[in-house]
Amino acid sequence: MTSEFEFSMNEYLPLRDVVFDTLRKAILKGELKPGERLMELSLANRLGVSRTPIREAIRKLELEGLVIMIPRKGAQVAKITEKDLNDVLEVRRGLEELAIKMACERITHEQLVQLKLASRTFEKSMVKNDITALAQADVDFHDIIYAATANNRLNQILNNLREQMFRYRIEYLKDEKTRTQLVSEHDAICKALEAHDYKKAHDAVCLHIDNQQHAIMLSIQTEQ
Amino acid sequence: MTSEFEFSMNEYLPLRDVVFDTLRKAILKGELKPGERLMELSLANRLGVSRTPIREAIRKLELEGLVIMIPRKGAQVAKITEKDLNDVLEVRRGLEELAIKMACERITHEQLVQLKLASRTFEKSMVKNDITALAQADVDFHDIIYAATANNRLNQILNNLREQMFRYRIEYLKDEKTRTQLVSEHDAICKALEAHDYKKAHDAVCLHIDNQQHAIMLSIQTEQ
DNA sequence: TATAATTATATTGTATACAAAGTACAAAGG
DNA sequence: CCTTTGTACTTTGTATACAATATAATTATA
Repeated sequence: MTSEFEFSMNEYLPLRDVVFDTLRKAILKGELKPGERLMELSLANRLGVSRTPIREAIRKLELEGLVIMIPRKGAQVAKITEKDLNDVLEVRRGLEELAIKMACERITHEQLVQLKLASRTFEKSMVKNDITALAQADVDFHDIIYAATANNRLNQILNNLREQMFRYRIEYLKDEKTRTQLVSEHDAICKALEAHDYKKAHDAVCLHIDNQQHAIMLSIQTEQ
Repeated sequence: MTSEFEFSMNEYLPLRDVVFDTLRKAILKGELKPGERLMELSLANRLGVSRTPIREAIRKLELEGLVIMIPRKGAQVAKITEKDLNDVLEVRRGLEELAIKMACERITHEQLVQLKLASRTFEKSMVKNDITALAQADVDFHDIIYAATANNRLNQILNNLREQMFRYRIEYLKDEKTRTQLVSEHDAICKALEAHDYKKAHDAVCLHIDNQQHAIMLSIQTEQ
């Protein structure tokens, strides 16, 4: 068995991937603001690497749509218009409906246990008033549902769409009223999935998404 | 007005983008086969560029899922398993349902005219027995529907999913029976959209997708 | 002969070099 | 005072160089 080496082998990450993750998170967290220029040399100096891994990371961010490239001018963090966000939310709604339908058919007993656990963790973070933990708990909850679809592609797309909204999701989680509502919505989804009741699960998810969409669009509009 | 210069400015494409498009098409057409290694130096020599643009193109193909990277081992064309293809088809079905719903509400008169034209072009290519033209006509037909959703993100994702299936779509278009069926399915979609009849449009698209899915899965299974 | 160790070769990962284009700013001209 | 043009400086695009690792070939050994 070579398992003791496999770990260290998987441990290895090319610098380009480290840079990619770093820049990605920075954009999603809002540390790199929309419209901000990404200059290769200054990023390279800041992260202590050469331009090569920076450029390769930017290529991936470009394809993901987080970065806009203008040839010979450089890269900048993509600006998200209200229309863009709405487009994402529309697609997300459709895919969440698909996901809950599939999850309803395919969810395992173990996944149901995990889901209830995640729901409880979410509740705890709410009491503690820890926004970061709350956001993570919300992600975890939905990740379990996505995983229950047993469809890798759906997983990948939904995760991506969610991340595209990350900057705005934090905002709406700050609202007290929204949060208590979220807990009951999660509970409703849990119960419907447990009963494999597609109709109820579908309605619960739609309500959940609609509320989120509404809250996010509201927070965007007041922001400006 | 500077329009006469704008053209030549947009004409400029970095080599990385040229390489990206070239490799992408080669993979989708099947010229680069699943599992085939992509060696930087040999590709660079073949395309007459240095390794840099090749590497940057590979980063994008990697994010798109067309290429699998194994650190320090290199890139290879992604193998698509039956499960992978099925996952794509499931998601595509969900999004096509969403798309036809949105298109039904939002399609403009001009787009309807284009759609009928595309449908007729498809029919013509069928008579001529020109498979490549047929595939393109099919793409054009669906592109108009996607555009009618007025949702860029949905457009982007659906286009991507469609391209992921490109290698297999050609196969099923070779079947005579499938093709005549496709024409009538396109017609049904056209008519339903024209009447803004969501129910009919939805059913027509579902049938269309299901038939495609069935044909593709069949052609995969017999292939092996 | 089969297997292990060793060397050579090929390939990727990262850094750097140089060319081309873009940007900013100051001097010249109206 | 504004515009233009020239020049120095940034920044990106591409090629190359060197280092680290993986693959292959070869030799040595059981």
